[in-house]
Amino acid sequence: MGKKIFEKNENIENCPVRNVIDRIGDKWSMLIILLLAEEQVLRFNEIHKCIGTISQKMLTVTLKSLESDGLVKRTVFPQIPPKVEYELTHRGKSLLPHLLALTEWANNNMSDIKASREQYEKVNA
Amino acid sequence: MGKKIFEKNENIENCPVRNVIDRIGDKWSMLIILLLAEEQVLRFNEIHKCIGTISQKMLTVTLKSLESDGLVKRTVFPQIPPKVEYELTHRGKSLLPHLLALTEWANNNMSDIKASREQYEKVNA
DNA sequence: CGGCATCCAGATGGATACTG
DNA sequence: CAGTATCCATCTGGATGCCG
Repeated sequence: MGKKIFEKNENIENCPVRNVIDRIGDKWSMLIILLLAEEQVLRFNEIHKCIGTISQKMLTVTLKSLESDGLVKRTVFPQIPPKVEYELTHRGKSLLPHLLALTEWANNNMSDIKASREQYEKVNA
Repeated sequence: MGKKIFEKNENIENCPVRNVIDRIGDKWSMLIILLLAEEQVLRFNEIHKCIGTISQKMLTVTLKSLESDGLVKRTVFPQIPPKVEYELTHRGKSLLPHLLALTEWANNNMSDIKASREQYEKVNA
């Protein structure tokens, strides 16, 4: 297996893996990245409509987080009413293949995982 | 880009991607999977020592979750004092390449991401 | 239109004590 | 050794209302 992912007693809070998963692993980031990957460029309210169940607050918070990590580019058009467009950056696009791989794995394994969960519940009843 | 990841107004809570990320995205699951991938088989307290900062409770909870999803196999040796071993299942191992890919991406991009965050903070001061 | 501020419920997870 | 049980602090995220 070669190089160690992390050494024992290392400060795990600071390891890059956790740091990335902390962002990707929240409730909405991954969905937004996948959506932007499909649609290329979207306005705030377009994203909001596509992900009907997200609140305005969480959409704002998540987009800010993605922007601050340099995964999403935010373009403001200074007009009234305002217009803001979002799209993936190069860095965001470079993350995409891995997310798509995870997505595919999820689609392939979800029914088995659900069966495992139900079996587990039944045994530990 | 071909097939849609998710259709608009689809029930996002039930999509496989989110369902997987919900597990992987918690505080400890991914670390435990990576650790088991390296060490093959570990006892409860061995994992605990390797991940010094995890509480006993969260280790139990996380291992149960991974076991119920069929990603980790739990073997109890009926002896006193008890001995329990944990290892990845085939399904768990099949997830591994994607996690390693994410890990590598994280290592390659972390310094740039940190720089972006600091830059973002500076601009929005 | 694209936010921000505030308040609040529920989920997550840590500390501690106890057990077979 | 490998847990379980309980309590509690913090974090996440939803609802609502206001603003340029």
